[in-house]
Amino acid sequence: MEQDRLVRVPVDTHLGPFLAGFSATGLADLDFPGRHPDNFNRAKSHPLLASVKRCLKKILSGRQPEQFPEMDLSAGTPFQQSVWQEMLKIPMGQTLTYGEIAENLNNPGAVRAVGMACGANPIPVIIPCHRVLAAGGKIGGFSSGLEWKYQLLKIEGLAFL
DNA sequence: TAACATTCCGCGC
DNA sequence: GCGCGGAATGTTA
Repeated sequence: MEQDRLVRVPVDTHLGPFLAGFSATGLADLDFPGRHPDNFNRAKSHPLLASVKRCLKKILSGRQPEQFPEMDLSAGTPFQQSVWQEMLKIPMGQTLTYGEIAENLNNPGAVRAVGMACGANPIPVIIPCHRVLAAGGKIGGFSSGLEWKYQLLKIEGLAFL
């Protein structure tokens, strides 16, 4: 497995332990509580851990983080990276549709592809893929489990149904 | 080439 | 209005 190069460190939150994966460059991966891989390179700490933890806790308590930890997005294709950058611009409590993201990228036809890029996002929560909804106020999908998407939106003060 | 976390349009209820 | 089916669409492995 190629993600053996990642150093994994648990990040405790009031929602349970997330698992951060660091490459040499920065934060490269984040897993929800209960969805951790079986085998991984566990470490007890990391230089970027404090930064990640601070950022994560801000978001999980419904507040906009003042800055993001260093991230390693090199795992994604150029298109995916531009989609992720676009999502990072979405402020706390605000949402876009897959279509709007595609338009922001001057690629209005790539709606479907934007959906794929969201699913390929290695760092959920910090890269707010949960703030991307389908057209017509529909919820869309979420690869780590739709419950998380609802949960995160609720934390940000957005009610559904 | 076959997926897809989409969207739009046209039905039938 | 809502739901379902089908088609068009860009990117990816």
